[in-house]
Amino acid sequence: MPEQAVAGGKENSVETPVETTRERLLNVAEQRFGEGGYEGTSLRAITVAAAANIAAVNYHFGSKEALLRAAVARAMAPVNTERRRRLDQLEAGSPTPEQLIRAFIEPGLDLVLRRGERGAVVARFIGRIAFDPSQRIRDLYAAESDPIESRYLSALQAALPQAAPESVAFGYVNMLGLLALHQSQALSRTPGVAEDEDPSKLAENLIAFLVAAFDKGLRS
Amino acid sequence: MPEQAVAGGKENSVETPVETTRERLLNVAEQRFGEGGYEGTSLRAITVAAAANIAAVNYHFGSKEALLRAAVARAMAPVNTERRRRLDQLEAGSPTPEQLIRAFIEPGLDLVLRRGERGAVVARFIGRIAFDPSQRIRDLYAAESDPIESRYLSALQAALPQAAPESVAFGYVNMLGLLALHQSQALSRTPGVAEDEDPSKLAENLIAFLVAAFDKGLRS
DNA sequence: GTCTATACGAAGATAGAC
DNA sequence: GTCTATCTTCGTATAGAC
Repeated sequence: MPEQAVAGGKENSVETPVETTRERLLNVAEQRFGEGGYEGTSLRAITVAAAANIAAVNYHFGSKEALLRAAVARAMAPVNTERRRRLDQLEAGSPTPEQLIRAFIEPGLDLVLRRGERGAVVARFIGRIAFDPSQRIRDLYAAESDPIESRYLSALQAALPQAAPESVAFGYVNMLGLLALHQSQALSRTPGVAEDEDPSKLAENLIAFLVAAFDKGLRS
Repeated sequence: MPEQAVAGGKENSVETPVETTRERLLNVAEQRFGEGGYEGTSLRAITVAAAANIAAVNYHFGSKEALLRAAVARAMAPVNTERRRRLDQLEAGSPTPEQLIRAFIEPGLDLVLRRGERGAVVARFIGRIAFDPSQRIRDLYAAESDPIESRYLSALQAALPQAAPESVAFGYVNMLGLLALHQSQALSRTPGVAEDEDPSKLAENLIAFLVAAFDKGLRS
C-alpha cells in the first residue's frame, strides 16, 4: 500500500495519513453501518462520506454485502486473534469459568474500547451487526466467531462439569448477547445510565455479572 | 381485495375472521418487521401480503413509521398491562429480586409465547425492534416501556439495598437486553442450541440466570 | 490498476384523482 | 376507502478517462 507517498516538491502535506480509497470505504462503512444498520445505510451515503465515487464499492468489493463482509472481517480479526491466544494459554491448564469469561469479554470490549473514539466505532459496528434484523447479516457475523465458539463451549463445559450442556450453551448465548449489547452502546450517550465512563470498569462489571450467573444461575 | 366476497343476501360467511384492512396490515407488519427489520421490509411487501393496496398504509396510519408505531403499541399493550398489574401487587409488600425479575420477564416471554405461533411472531417483532440499528426505531420501543422502567428501578434498588444505583441500572439494562434477545429468537430454529422447546422452561432458565447475576454479580 | 460519469431497472413513499 | 400516477432514491452495471 502506497501511503505516505513522497514528501516531494509540493505533494502531500505532512499530517495526512493518506488512506487508500479502499481503506476510507471500510472506515466509513464501519461508522455508518454501526449507526444506521446495513439496510438503513445507502452506498451513496458511504461513498460521499468517503469522498469516493459511487462505483468504487463495486470496483473494490463487488457489492454492498461484500463491503460489509470485508468490514466485519477486518473488525473481528484482532478480536479473534486475541481470543485464540488466550484460549491457547488457558487450555494448557484447567481454567475457571471466570478466566474463560474474561478471555471472551475483554478482547471484545477492552481491546476495542481502548483505542480512543475509533475503537468505539468498531465496537458499535460489531455489536450492531451481531444483532441485525436480517438473518443473512447476522450469519456474516456468526461466521467470524463460529470457529472459536466450539472451543469456548468445550472449555466452559469442562469448567462447569455440573451444568447440563444445554445450560452451558444457554449461558454462552447470553454472554454473546450481553457483549454485543454493550458493544453496540459504545457511542450512545444513554442519559440516566452513565456506566460507560470507564471502559475497563464496564468490562469488570460485565464479567462479574456473568461469572455470578454462570456460577449459580445454570441448571444442572 | 375482499376474498370470499359476498355470499349474497346475508353478511359475511362463517369461517372468515373478517379482519379489517387495518388489522391485516398490523398483523403482516408484525410478521415482516420481525423477520427483516424496519428498514429491510418494504411497504410493498407488507401491502401485498396483507392483500391491500400500496397506499393503504398511508391512509390508515400516515406513514411507514406510524404503522410501526401502531404495531409496537398494540404488541406491547398486554405486556405492559400485565407488568403494571404485577408491580401493583408486589409494591404492596417487600418483593425479592426474584419476584421483581419474574414480574418483568414472564409477561414478556410467557404471556407472549403461550399463544401459539401467533405469539411467537409478536415476541420476535418486539425483540427485534428493541434492538433495531436505528436510534429512532429503538426510541419507539423505549417509549413504550419507559413509564414502567422507573418503577422497576426503584423496586429493584429497594430489594438490593447494598447495590449501587449504577449497578442496579446496569443489571436492569442487561435484563432488558437478554429478554429482547430471547424474544427475538422466538422463531429461529437455532440448530445446536435447542433450548426453546418449552417456553416456560426458557423463562425459568432466564430468570434463574438473572437472579444469580443480580444477587452476586452487582457491585456495591 | 484506479477511478469517474452516467444509465438502468426496481423499489421507496406520498399525493391526488376516483 | 381505494387505486393510479409520480417523483425520489436505491443498488448495480458499464464505458472510458487518468
